[in-house]
Amino acid sequence: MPSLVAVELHHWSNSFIAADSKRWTYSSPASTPSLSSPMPNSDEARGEPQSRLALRKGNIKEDIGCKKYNSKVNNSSVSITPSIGARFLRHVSFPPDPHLLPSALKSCPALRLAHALHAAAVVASMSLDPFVTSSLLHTYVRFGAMANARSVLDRMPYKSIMDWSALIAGYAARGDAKESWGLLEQMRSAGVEPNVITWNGLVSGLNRSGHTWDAVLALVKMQVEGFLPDAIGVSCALSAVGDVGDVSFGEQLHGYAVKAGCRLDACVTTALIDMYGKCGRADEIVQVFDESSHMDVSSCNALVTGLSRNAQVSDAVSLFREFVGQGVELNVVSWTSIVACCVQNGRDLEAVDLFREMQSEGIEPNSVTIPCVLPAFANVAALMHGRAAHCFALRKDFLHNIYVGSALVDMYAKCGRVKDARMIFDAMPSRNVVSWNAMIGGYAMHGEAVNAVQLFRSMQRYRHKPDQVTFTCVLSACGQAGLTEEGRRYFNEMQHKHGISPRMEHYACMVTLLGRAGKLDDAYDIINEMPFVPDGCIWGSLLGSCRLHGNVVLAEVAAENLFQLEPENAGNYVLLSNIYASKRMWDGVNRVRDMMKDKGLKKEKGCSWIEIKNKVHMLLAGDTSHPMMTAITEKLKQLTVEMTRLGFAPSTDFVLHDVEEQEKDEILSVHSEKLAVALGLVSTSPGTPLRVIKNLRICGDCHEAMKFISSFEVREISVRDTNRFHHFKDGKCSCGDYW
DNA sequence: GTAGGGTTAG
Repeated sequence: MPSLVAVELHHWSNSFIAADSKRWTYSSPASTPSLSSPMPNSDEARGEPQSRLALRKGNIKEDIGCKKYNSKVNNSSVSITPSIGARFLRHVSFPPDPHLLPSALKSCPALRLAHALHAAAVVASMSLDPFVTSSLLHTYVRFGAMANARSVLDRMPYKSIMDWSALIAGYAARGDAKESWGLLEQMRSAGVEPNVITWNGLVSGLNRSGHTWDAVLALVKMQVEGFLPDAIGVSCALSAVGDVGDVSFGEQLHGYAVKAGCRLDACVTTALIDMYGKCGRADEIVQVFDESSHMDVSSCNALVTGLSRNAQVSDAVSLFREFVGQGVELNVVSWTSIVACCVQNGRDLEAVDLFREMQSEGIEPNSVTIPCVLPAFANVAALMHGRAAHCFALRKDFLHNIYVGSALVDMYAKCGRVKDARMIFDAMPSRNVVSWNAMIGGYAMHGEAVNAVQLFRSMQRYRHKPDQVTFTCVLSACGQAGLTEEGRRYFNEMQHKHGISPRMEHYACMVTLLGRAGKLDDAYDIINEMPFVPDGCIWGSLLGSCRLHGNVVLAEVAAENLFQLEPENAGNYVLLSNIYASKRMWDGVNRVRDMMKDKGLKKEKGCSWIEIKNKVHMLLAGDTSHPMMTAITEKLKQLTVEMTRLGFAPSTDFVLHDVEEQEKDEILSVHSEKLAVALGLVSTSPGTPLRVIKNLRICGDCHEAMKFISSFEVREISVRDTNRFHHFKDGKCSCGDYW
C-alpha cells in the first residue's frame, strides 16, 4: 500500500507542480490567509525562478552542487494554507489517514509537495500525530528547509532523541553551527541525554558544510563530555582535518583510531588515505592502504586520488589499471577519480579515452563526472563530445548543478561557441565566481572585450566577489579592446578595493595593455615596480609592443632580459632583428644574426609569427587551394569510409541540435566533422590533421590551431602578437597561456 | 505508518 501511495504521489506531484508553478512561484504569501504561524520557506517567497526549486529534489549534496556546501538556512516564510491542503486532498485517491501520511512524506519528492502534505495534515487535524510530525520534521530536514523543520519540532508534544538529532545534524550540514550547538543545549535542558549518534551527526554536518575546525572541535568536545568517538565520528573528523591540512592532528586521530580499535574500519582507512593525501604525505597513503585487510573500493579510490594529488599521475593510472585487472568492482567514483586525475595533469586525450572506457564498462556518468570530463573536451576542442555531455546533462536534470553549468560554459567558450556558453550561463539558476570567470574569460578569449567588461560590471551588481582569475580575464579583455584607462582603474581596484595582490599574469596583462597603447615607459615602470622577478612572458610582451611602436631602446632592454631567461629561443632573436630591420639598423640585424650563429640557433622554417599567422588565416578561411587542405579533405574522406565500414552512424540528437541552430546549410560539413572527431578520438593520436579539422570548423580562436601547427611543423616556437604570447615546445604550450 | 551519524570523485 505505501508503495502505491508513493507512485501516486510522484505522478501527482509532477502534474501539480507543472500546473501550479505560477501560483507557487509568484503568488504572494501574504495575500493568502495563514492557517498556522508563518511557515518558513525559501524560493517561492523570494520570487526566484522555478528552476531553483529543483534544487530541493533528491540528494541535497548533489543538488547544491558541491561536496562540502555552505548554504544559508532559509528564514523567509510561506503559509501552509487550508486551500492548498484541501486541493491536495481533492487530487488524491487516498484518505487523509495518519497511517498513510508518514509513508507519503517518506517518498515525497519535492519540498512544495511536503508543504501540501503538511497542509493536508492540518486540514485533517492530524498535525499533532506523533508519527506525522516526526515524518514532517525528517522530510523538511531532508530538503534543507530548516526553519520548517524547527517550527514542527517546536510544536511536537513529544520530541524524541531522533528528532533532536536530525535537526542538529540538519543545521550543521547547512552551515549553521551556532544553531546546532544551541539546539544541543536546548535538548539537554528538555531532559533528553544526546548520544553518540547525535554527536556524530554534528561532526558530520559541520564537516560537510565546510566548518572543518568546528567539526574537529565537536569531536574533541564529544570526547571531553565522555562519549567515545567511533569509526563514523573519526572518519568525519579525518575528512575535516584533511581540508584544514593539519597533519599532526590527523596523526593523533590515526593513533586514536588504532587505540579505539576502529583503525581497520573501511571508512576510517579511506578517510586516513584521503587525509594524508591532502596533507602531501604520499608515503603514508600507500602504507595505510597496504595495512588495510581487504580490498575496499572506496580506499582504492582514495588512493588513486591521493597519488594524483601528489603529482604521481603515472602511478595513479597504473594502479587503476591494476585494480581493473584484479577485478575490483570499480564504481562511478573510481572512474571519475581517474578521469579527473588525467584532466588535472594535462592528459586530456587519456582522460577522454578513460571516459569512453568507463561508458563501455556500463558505468553511467553522474553530476560529478560531467564537470570532470568537460575540461578535457574543451582542451582538445571536442565540441561534439561536449555537446553530447550537454544533452546527457539535460536528460539527467544536471543543468541546475553549478559545477555542471560552469563547466559547460567553459567548454562552449573554449570551443568557440561563445553564444552557446552565454545561453548556458544565463539559464544557470545560481552562479559562483567560477561561473562568472568562465563566461568573462570566454568573452576575453574571443576578443569580445566589451561583453567581458559589461559582464564584469553585472557581476559586481549581483554582488559576486571577483577573484584573481576574474581580473586576469578583465585586464586581458581591456588590453584587447584598447580600454587602457579602464584597465588601469581595474588594476588599482583589484588591489585597493578587493584586496587582491596582483600576480605575474596580472602584471603581464598590464604590460600588454600599456604597451599596446604605446605607453611603453609606463609598461616598463610597471615591470620595475613588480615585487617579483619578471618572467619571459612579461619581457616578451614588452618586446612585442616595442615592435609595434618601433621603440628600439626599450626593445634592447627587453631582449637582453629575454635572452637571459630563454637563451635558446630563436623567436626572441628574430623579433629583435625584425625591430632593427624596421628601423633599417642593419648593424643591429647583423649583431643579432651573429648571436644566433654563436648559439647555433637557426631561423627555422615556420618560426616567424607572420608565416604561422598566414597559414592559420588560410586554414580558418577555408582556403581550399592550400596544400594542407587537400591533405585534410583526403583524410576526411578516408575517415568517412572507415566509419561507415565500422558501422558508426552520426547521432540524430546532434543533427537535430545543429538544425535548431540554423546551421542547415552546414549539416553536411557538421556530419563530416562529427565522423572525424568521433573516429579521431577513438583511434588517432594528438597532432593529426584532425585537430586542424576541429579548429577549422569549430574554434573561432586561432590559439588551438597555432598549437596544432607548431606541433608538427616545428619543434619549438615562440609566438607573440600584441595580445598573447605562446611558447611551444614539442607541441606543448608552455608559457603565456593563462586560460 | 515515521524517524538520528559514514569515507572516496568536481
